[in-house]
Amino acid sequence: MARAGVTPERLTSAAADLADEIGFQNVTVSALARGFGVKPAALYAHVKDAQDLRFRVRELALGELADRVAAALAGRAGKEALVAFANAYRDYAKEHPGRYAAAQLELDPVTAATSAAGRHAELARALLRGYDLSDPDQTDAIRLLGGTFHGYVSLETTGRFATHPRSADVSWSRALDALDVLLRNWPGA
Amino acid sequence: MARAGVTPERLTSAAADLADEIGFQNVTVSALARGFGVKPAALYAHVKDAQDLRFRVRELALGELADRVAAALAGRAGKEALVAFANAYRDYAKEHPGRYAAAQLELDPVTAATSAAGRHAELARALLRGYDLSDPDQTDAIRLLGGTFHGYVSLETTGRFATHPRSADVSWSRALDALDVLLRNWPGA
DNA sequence: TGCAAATACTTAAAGGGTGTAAGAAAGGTG
DNA sequence: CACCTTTCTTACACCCTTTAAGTATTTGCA
Repeated sequence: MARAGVTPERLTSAAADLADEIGFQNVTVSALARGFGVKPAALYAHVKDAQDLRFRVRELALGELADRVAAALAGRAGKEALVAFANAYRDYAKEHPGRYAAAQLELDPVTAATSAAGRHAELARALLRGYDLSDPDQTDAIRLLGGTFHGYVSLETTGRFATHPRSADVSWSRALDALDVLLRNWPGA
Repeated sequence: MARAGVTPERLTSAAADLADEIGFQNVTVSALARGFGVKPAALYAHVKDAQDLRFRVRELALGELADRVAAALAGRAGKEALVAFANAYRDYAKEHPGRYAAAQLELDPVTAATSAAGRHAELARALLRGYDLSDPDQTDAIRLLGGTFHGYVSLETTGRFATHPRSADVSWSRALDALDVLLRNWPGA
């Protein structure tokens, strides 16, 4: 009965990997336990329950995504920064569909404050420093951008663009052109 | 042992209602059977399996949403049409969170053709008739709009805007102003 | 080093969900 | 009314979640 060396971190990481492989919905405590060569009940010593595990994966994904966006944003401004931000976001979602799905789990106001989601807001504001926008326009623009990035990727991955022959990559690129124009000509109240 | 009068349509409708109440994720064949006063196994005479049931709810939701958008769009053009389209979309998502979640289920290319999703594409093109856009710009604009509508609602309902005091309604309204400006000044290739 | 305390894991079991197969009951039809 | 079809139930196999109690392993401290 050798020990498997399970920790909350390894469990979370394994759950994230499994999610990318088989889909976040299909990640179960049982499947995870099998991966560690351990009985399902053993995992409850490291993680409160299945929901706790899901939230840990959400946090992992949000953190990784923030890291990528931060790296992409470094040293760039204006449209270059916009494109780098957007592509970092979309690429992550495509490379890690399971993690990305976890990142979309509901976030209650209490945990939202301490979550890596806060870093995303900061990064978005950093992006907008290259454009001439001050609050509350900045907040509105961030919400529009965030919505567009997430929504586009979401529709794309659920097959909404597959009916039309137009390349989703090209449309994406043109959407970024459009958003750049929009940010430089944001309509005043 | 009186008959419960279960049909695929009633089942789908009940599943949709239940989804709006308790969340689409929590809709089970068992819970549905309880609602009809019937044993779970009985439902498999009307529906292939749980996945089939989910897809039926998806189709119901897509159809209802298309109906609403079509009604909102009737007799309107330009920005008025844009706002009506967008609000019909967002209002539906808020009134029917469970149905809306079902509408986001993956859509394979084969069923996408026959699905009510096709009507959404047509409606989006109708909306853009009030703006001076021809293909492929029109397709790109549709994808951007669709992404933005869905993404904004998605972020809003998952609590992403709750950390900031700015009203999500006001940001939404300003986003529509911005999109109107964008559509009237769509950047050429 | 040795042994007690803490930790990791197993077994056992209850409870719920999915889905198939076989049979009973209800409804329609000639 | 007898028959056939459809609807529903019972029974069962299987999987997942989670708790409780017990066993094994490791840690750390005297």
